[in-house]
Amino acid sequence: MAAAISVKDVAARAGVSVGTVSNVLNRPDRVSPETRDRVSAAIAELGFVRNESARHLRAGSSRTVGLVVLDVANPFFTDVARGVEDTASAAGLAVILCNTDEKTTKEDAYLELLEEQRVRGILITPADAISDRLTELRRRGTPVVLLDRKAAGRDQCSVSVDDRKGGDLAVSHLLESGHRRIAFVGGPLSIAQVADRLRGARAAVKRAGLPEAALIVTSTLGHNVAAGRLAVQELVTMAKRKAPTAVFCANDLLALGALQELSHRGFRVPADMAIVGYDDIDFASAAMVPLSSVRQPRHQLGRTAAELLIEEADNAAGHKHRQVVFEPELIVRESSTRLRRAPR
Amino acid sequence: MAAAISVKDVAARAGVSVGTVSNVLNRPDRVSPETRDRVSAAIAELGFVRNESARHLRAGSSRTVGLVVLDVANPFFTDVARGVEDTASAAGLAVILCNTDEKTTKEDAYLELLEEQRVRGILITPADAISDRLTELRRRGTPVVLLDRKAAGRDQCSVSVDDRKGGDLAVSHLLESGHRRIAFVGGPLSIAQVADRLRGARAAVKRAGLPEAALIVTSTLGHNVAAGRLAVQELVTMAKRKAPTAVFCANDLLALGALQELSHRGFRVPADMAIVGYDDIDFASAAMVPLSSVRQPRHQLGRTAAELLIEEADNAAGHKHRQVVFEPELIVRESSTRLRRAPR
DNA sequence: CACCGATTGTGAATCGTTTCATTGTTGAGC
DNA sequence: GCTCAACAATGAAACGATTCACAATCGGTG
Repeated sequence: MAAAISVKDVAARAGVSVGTVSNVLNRPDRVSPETRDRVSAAIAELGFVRNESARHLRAGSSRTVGLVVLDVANPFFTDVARGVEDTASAAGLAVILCNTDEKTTKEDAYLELLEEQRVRGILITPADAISDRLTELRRRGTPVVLLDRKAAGRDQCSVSVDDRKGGDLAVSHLLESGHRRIAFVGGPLSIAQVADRLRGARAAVKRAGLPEAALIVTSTLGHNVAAGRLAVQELVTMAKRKAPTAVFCANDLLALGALQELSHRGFRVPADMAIVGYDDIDFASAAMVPLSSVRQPRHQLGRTAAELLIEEADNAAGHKHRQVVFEPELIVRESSTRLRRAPR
Repeated sequence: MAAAISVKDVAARAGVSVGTVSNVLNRPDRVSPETRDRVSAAIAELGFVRNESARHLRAGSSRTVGLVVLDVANPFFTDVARGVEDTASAAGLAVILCNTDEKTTKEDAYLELLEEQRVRGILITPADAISDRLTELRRRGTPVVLLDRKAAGRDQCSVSVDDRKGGDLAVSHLLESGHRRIAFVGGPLSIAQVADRLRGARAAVKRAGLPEAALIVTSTLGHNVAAGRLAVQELVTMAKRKAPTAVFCANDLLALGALQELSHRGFRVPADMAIVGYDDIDFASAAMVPLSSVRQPRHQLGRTAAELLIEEADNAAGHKHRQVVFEPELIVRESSTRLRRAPR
């Protein structure tokens, strides 16, 4: 491995001072054309590459932002991540993507790492309540924007979607289709989005004048396909007259799992069991039975969050915190449509 | 924003020298228990957080690795990424995930950024041929492991899956099922994996004693759902006696797109058109028509690549380059099974 | 011809951490 | 009581880039 090339080597090669090399790099207009060419040539010949660590040690902050999500394998988050990346890279910032698997221990470890890196700011979907570390980190001056989660107060930026409304939309739709016993699948409820979707679901049930028990809450331990299958296994063992005729899943991965398990067991969707998912990921419409789902503006969520973060990072003093809330939209597909022919 | 706390502040508060603070941080056994406690207390009180830039400026290399993939929204890559992350985080390394969208310009920009960050090493699925920048970067001492692409020589580590074999498996299966005109969908062919899968497909056709024309090659401009839909639109306009009866897609996103478009146009799968995909992503089995696909050990691909990278980074001198090649496996599902009842 | 301002280039100080040669302290062993 | 080793702690140098006050050079002007 060749020894690393520094500005000093470039300066020696070009026969100028290190200050001049730095000027060529950062304010080329202050350097005469001949010198500039000589330095550029030296840079090319030696294969000099700037050392960001040194740069930012001096400058104070780095050119990276942290993006902390619950699950990178969930298409919802990859779409959000692309939105973040688009905006960040346009501003010359790199994104460090961190995956917590909904675990506070992993979240904590990543936050420590990001703060040590002196990232320009952090976009985070918290796995649980706002942790002490996150509060401290913010107090110490790292901008933080909450992603897919509304800030409690006005002292912080957040970008979210109205999850209560989303839950309401989904369950109202199922109620209108004639369902009277509906299962809610999702969890743990410590995740704010899930709790809000459930709250919306409850509101819809209440408004319809039905008893609370009309909503059967099944808590899962994650939001992936496997958890969806598991949840359904539980539901189908219920006594016929108490069993739900529809499921509302807190995200599409759960819904796809539910769909798989139901088909596997010979249930027809939606005749025997209707399904509504959440997120409207691309795969929802391509599923075995095209999935009804609550759509969120995923890409825009990421873009907006990154914009707010950059705004705050570039101008901490003049920055005014904003809480942006997008509206969800129900997309009805086959998995929840009443069939013309009578069921069974 | 409070001024950043440095070791100097901690030292002052604890009434020791900066060297001692550093020792508490890095070699606590060299410091007497009382001093250690005093320093630890000062760290906690002031909320001191190490500055990684400064650390690594001194140390020379950082605690991050770069992971450069073609498309983060593709579940294949997110699964690979999880494998990488598992191994990296166990070794105390953070992963910077970069998305090239199969564009060499984006790849180039990210490589520059990663080198400036002085990452410990880079895992990359190149968007095209090995770029000059990548070669230079390696020459200058950054370890690079090729991911999902076999190294041409023995002078570099790589982890890949036998794509030729995968293509062969897929097309052989279709030929055995009686198909005589098969479309290959994927591209651009500058991506090595795609070219290899096509090569395997050609080999299968040849072995079956069929003319080359039995394989209809449709080149796409990407490997997503939209490109799959587009490709099919082209195929279905072909004259009946020349049109294919089966499609082999270079990945599952294309296959899902093909499936969507075919259903949309009233074609039955597999009766009117059989489909085989590639990657066997989780959504393949949950598709409208469960998708036959060539499975790759995605998670292990990532894990192994990260292991090789760490091995090389930790011991450049004693490191022996290896080219690991995994075997693909064909998973047959409904989208390509011969139906018992006669078609049409 | 002395002086001025503009234009280029210089080099030392700086960022925060780690490292290492050195100093200061203790206590054991003779 | 002296020496020596072991242990603690110190503080200055170093990492590499940037910045900034300053010096050098030049053409033009009064």
